[in-house]
Formats: sequence, C-alpha cells, structure tokens
Amino acid sequence: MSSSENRDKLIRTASRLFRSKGYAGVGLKEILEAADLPKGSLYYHFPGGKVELADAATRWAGDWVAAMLGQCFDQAASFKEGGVRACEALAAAAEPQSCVPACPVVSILQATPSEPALRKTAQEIYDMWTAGLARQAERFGVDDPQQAALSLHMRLQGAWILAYAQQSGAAFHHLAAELRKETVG
Amino acid sequence: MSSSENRDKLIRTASRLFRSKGYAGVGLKEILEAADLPKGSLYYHFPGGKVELADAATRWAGDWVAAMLGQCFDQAASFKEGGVRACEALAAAAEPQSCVPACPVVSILQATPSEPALRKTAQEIYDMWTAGLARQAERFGVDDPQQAALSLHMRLQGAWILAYAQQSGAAFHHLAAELRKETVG
Amino acid sequence: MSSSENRDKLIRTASRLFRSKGYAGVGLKEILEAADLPKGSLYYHFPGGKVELADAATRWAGDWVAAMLGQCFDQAASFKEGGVRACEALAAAAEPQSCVPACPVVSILQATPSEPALRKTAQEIYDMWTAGLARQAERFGVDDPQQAALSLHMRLQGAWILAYAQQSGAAFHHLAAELRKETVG
Amino acid sequence: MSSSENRDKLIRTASRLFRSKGYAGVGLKEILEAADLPKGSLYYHFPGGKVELADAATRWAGDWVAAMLGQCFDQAASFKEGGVRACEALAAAAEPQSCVPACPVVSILQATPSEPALRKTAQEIYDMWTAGLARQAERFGVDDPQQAALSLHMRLQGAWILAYAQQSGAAFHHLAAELRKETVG
DNA sequence: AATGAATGAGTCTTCATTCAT
DNA sequence: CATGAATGAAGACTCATTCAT
Repeated sequence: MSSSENRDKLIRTASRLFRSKGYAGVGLKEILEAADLPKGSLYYHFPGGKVELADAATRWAGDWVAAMLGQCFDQAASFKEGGVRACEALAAAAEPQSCVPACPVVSILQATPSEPALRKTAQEIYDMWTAGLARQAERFGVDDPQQAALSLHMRLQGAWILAYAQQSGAAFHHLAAELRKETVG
Repeated sequence: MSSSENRDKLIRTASRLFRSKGYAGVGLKEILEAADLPKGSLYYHFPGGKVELADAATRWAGDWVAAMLGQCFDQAASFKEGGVRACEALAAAAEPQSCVPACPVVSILQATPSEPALRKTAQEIYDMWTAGLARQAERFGVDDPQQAALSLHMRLQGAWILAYAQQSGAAFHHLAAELRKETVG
Repeated sequence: MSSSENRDKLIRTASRLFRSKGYAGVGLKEILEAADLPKGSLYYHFPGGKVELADAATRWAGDWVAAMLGQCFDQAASFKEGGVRACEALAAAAEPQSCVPACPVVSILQATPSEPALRKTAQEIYDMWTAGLARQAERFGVDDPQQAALSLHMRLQGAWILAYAQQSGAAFHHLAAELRKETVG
Repeated sequence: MSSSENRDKLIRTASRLFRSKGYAGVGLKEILEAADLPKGSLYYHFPGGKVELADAATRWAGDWVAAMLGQCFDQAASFKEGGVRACEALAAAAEPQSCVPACPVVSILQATPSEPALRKTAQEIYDMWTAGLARQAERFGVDDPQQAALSLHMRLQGAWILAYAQQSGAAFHHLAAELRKETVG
C-alpha cells in the first residue's frame, strides 16, 4: 500500500510533467524530485524504466479523460450537450493550473520513433476515447455514431492543441459555443 | 550560396526531424548527420544554437503550410471547398513518407517550458494560419469569418494529431468527407 | 569509504592540476583520467561540477598550507624563525616534483570573473593564512602582529610567484636568507 | 599604419583580458569583439595565433611596468623612496578600474604547461624587472644591489597577488607604509 | 521491499584554427 | 592587405540505467 501509494504518486507526477514538457524533455531525476521520492525507487516500481513509467502515466491520464468524458455525457440530455460539457470540463481542468498541459497522449506520441512500444499505447487510448464517444452517440440515437464520435474527438483534439499553445482554456470555450450553435440533437 | 544552401538544408532536415521526434528528442548530432554537414557548421549558420535552428525550422515549415493553405483556397470555389482541398493536401503530404510528421508547431510547443523564446514563435504561426483562413473566409463572404477560420483551424489540428498517431492520412480524408456533407455557411 | 576515497582522490588530483595549469586550463576529462576514475563519477561526488570541485580542491590545499605554516611556527623559537622554516618547507614541497606548482589560490583567482563563487573562497583562504600568522606573531610577542603577519604573507606570496615562474625553490631559499639577516622585530 | 594601429589595439585588449581572466579563460572571439576588430584579422597580425598574441601582449605590458618602475626611481631620492613610489603607482593603476588586473605575467605563467614557448617570455620579463631594480639599487649605492632588487621584486609581486585577490589597491599601500618604516637609505 | 552509490554514453556548446578570396 | 566562411576537437554537463545491499 505504501508501495502502491508511491507508485501512484510517481504516475501522477510523471503524467503532469510529461504533459507539460514532453517525454524527452523530462528527466527521471526531475520526476523523482517533484514526487519527493528516493532516487532508487523508480526502477523498483517500474522495472522497465522511463518507458514503462510513461506508459503507465499515459494510460492513467487516458483513463481519467475517458472517465471525465463519460461523466459529461451521463449528465447530458443530448450528444451535443455532452460535447459542450466536455469542452467546459477540459477548460476547467486547464484553467486553475499555472501551466496548461497538453493532451497526455501527445507528449508520448513524439517519443514513438525512439520508443516504439509507446505507439500502441497512444493508439489504444485514442481508440478508447473514440469508442466511448461512439457509445454515447449510439445511446442518444445519433445517426452514424462512429462518425459523430470521430468528428467530436478530432475537434476536441484541435481545441486542446490551441489551448496548449495559448496556455488558456479559451479554445475549449470557443468550441463549446460552436457546438451549441449547431443544429441536430 | 553554398552558405545559404547548407543553411537551408539544415532547416529542412531539422524541421523534418523535429516534427517526427520532437524538439528534445532530436540531437544536433543527428541533424548534422542527416543533413550530411560537418559538425562545426551548425553554430556558424545558427549562432543561437538549437533554439535558433528550431525557430527557423518551425517558421519555415509554418510558412510552407500557410502557402499550401493559400493555394488550396485560391483554387477553390467556396470556403468549404478550400477546407476540403486543405485536408486532401495535408493527407497527400503525409502519405508518401515513411514517417507521417506532426504539425511542425506541436514539437516546439513542448519545448516551450525550457525554451520560452519558442512560445512566441508557435503562437505567431498559429495566428498566421488562422488569419490566413479568416481572409479566405472573408473573400468568400462567409458569415463571421473569424469564427469560421478558427473552427476550421481547430479541426485541421485535430485531424493532424490523429493522423500523426495513426501514421496515416485517414483522419484528413475523414475530415474532408465531413466538411463536404455540411451545409454551406 | 570507497566513496570518500574517490572523492579525496579527485580533490587531490584536481588541486595538483589546477595549481599547475590554472582553472580554465584543466579539463574535467584530464582530471578524471589523471585520477583514474570513471567519467560519470565526478558529478556524483560534486553535483556542482567544476566549480564545486575547484572550491573543494582549493580549500583542501589551503588547509594543507595553513597546517604546514602552523607546524613551522610551532617548532620555531621566534616569529622570524617560523618564517624561515615556512620558506624551507615551501621550497621542499616544490622541489621533488617535476612541475613546481603555484600557490593553490592563484589559479582559481583567475577564474573569478566567470565564476564569482570562487572569489569568496580565495579571500577566505588568504584571510585564514594571514590570521594564522597573526596568531603566531602574537604568541611570540611581536609588535603589531597583524602587520607582521600581512608582511610575511606578502613576501611568501611573492616568493611563490617567482618560484613558480622559475620552476625552482630558489626564491624561497632567497627569502629565507633575507629573513635570517633581519633584526628581530 | 592602420595595420599597426589595429595590431596595437589587439595587444592592449588582449593584455587587459588575459590579466583579468587568465590565458585559458579568454577566447579569441572575446578579444576580437572587445577590440571591435573583424574576425579574420587576428591571424593576419599574429600568424602564430593565440600564443603569439599572448606573447606580444605580455611583453608589451611587461615593458610598460618596467618603464613605470624606471620613472618611479628616476624621481626618487633613494632606493627606498623608489620602492614606495612604485607601490603608489601600482595602486593608482589598480584603483580606477572596475576589475583590478593581476600582474600581466601571472596569467601566462599558468598557460606554460600547455604552451612552453611562453615560459621563456615570462622569465625574461621577470628578469628584466629585477635587473632594472638592481640598476637603480646600484645607482643609489645600496649594498648588494642584486639582493635588494630581488627582495623588492618579491614584495611587489606578493602585494600584487593580494591586491588582485582583494580587488583593491590596499595591499600596495600597506607595502608602501612598511617600506617607509624600514631603516637603511 | 527498497534504495543510494556509481557510471558511460549522450547532450549542447565553445574553441582555436584554416582557407579561399 | 585583410577578412568572413567554415570546421573538427574539446569543453562542461545531464541522462537513463545498473547493482550491491
């Protein structure tokens, strides 16, 4: 449990740093110092080293996003409203922090050429998000749920990139406003 | 002339590698070897080192994208058609290569926390793209050209991320199909 | 223990090299090779890098000189005799070696403009030497011990510079002879 | 003439920088920038590169010091007074500047192990200074002029080191006061 | 179950120098 | 007579990883 606790702290800290500065831009030393954990402890929890930690951190963040999307749609009366709520939730998640982090998958995507193992992770997480949105679209009776899910996913990704570039949640609010104006239920 | 030639080769090579592997993921040695240039030549062409090279490479790629977007819309009969052509152009640019590169700005965005000078570069390029799209929207008489431009920009960014993750131009083709279906604004 | 051993070896080797060739004239690689230690070990023992190593090496040599001066005066019957013994001890320390080293503080003094942290170190060591000589002067009942200490310190420094330039202990022997001739203060 | 002018400027600038930061601590680029001369001009004036420049700069500064010593003694009524005047002149030379420079020979002494050619230069300059002082001692009828000259040279060197360490002319003033108190003409 | 000591390959950068003009 | 372009070696430093305990 103390074991599990430190492991979790490592995952959360690594996720935050990777999202802010990229996989190659963060050193293990920096992660351990930020997590206030002893130097030798990383390879105990993650024998696979940096790659295994990045994999775990990305999956953890990916699950968190998926859960957040699920909640948004569960509280919504329509697929459209679910999208709006998702924008607002992502904007809210971005705003309180000093450094607006990128989509957790983006940072490890760029590490893929040197660490091929991470590519599968990234794709699985994106597929999971799209699949989750598709289930919601289906639940709300949207025509072509797969295409609606992919479309919304893409727009959220685009907003996320701009929010990261601008270090502001404005892009998410803009997307929310846009979604509200669109016809269709 | 050889001077300018080698400088350009450095920019092109760096742009390609940064887009594929991220700013921190590419070493200067790797860039010089890929460009087949001697070790000492980098700091002659770019006294500011890696940051100055990344800045130049990103601006060069940013200009290339802006020009490409301009061509797509110049050949189009409507703003919607311009967007479709842009998707197809980006998909075409992605496909022939062995490694589908990310948006050139994304890689340097993640280097921003350690290299603050690059943040302005990234934002200027994104602003330039949005402004270019807004001019086109205005030319075609779209209602609220600024919002149409930002919306399209976001969707292209989202498609680009997915294309990079999947290492395929499929996401761009998907966005093109989606745009085609939409009623004209 | 192996830890402390290697750290000490690094300090002794660095001190010898800095004294011979100056702070900027000695590379870390050269120090590690001379100490027969692996490349990565320096930053383990001295996280502050070259400056921290130079600081430690200079303080170590400074303490060694202070101790040597103390011994010379402890064995002497007068302040004057202490000065003579100090000259002889410094000459003896210079002669057996192939390269007569400079005063350990001089080398880091020249690094001070780029490494301001070393200035305090140099001044502290010089102050310590002067203070030690002043205590001895007081013990022997010399009039104005502070001035006698400073005067002797200056003359030892001057002899040290000339000994370093000539790569010979002759200057120290010369100063010893001069001190012997002087009337007691 | 413009040639000679630039050559002189190079010498003066190099001398100042070497004295402040040591031979190995100053780069050619820094010297050229400080002298506001074009990059390629150094090897035209000094085909032997950094070593030849250092040699010329040190000899130039060495001549300047010798001339200054000569003036001090020419204006003095006794050898002792000449020494006092020399202290005051060196203190005056140190004080107006932001960085009190070391004896010009010290910096190149530390480069001697890697650049053996400079050793002879250093020794020649020191010998010249001692010989000049010995001539003055002889002129004033001092007993054992050679020994008096060497003694004063050593004390000036010692004061110079302390002045450099303290970045103040105080050590020279202290030596002047000490010389004044001493008996003998 | 957990960790601090230790390391060599790698990082970006600066250096003194040469050469064609 | 003078110089800017160009470069390979070396600089200090950081990295992810291993291992004995």
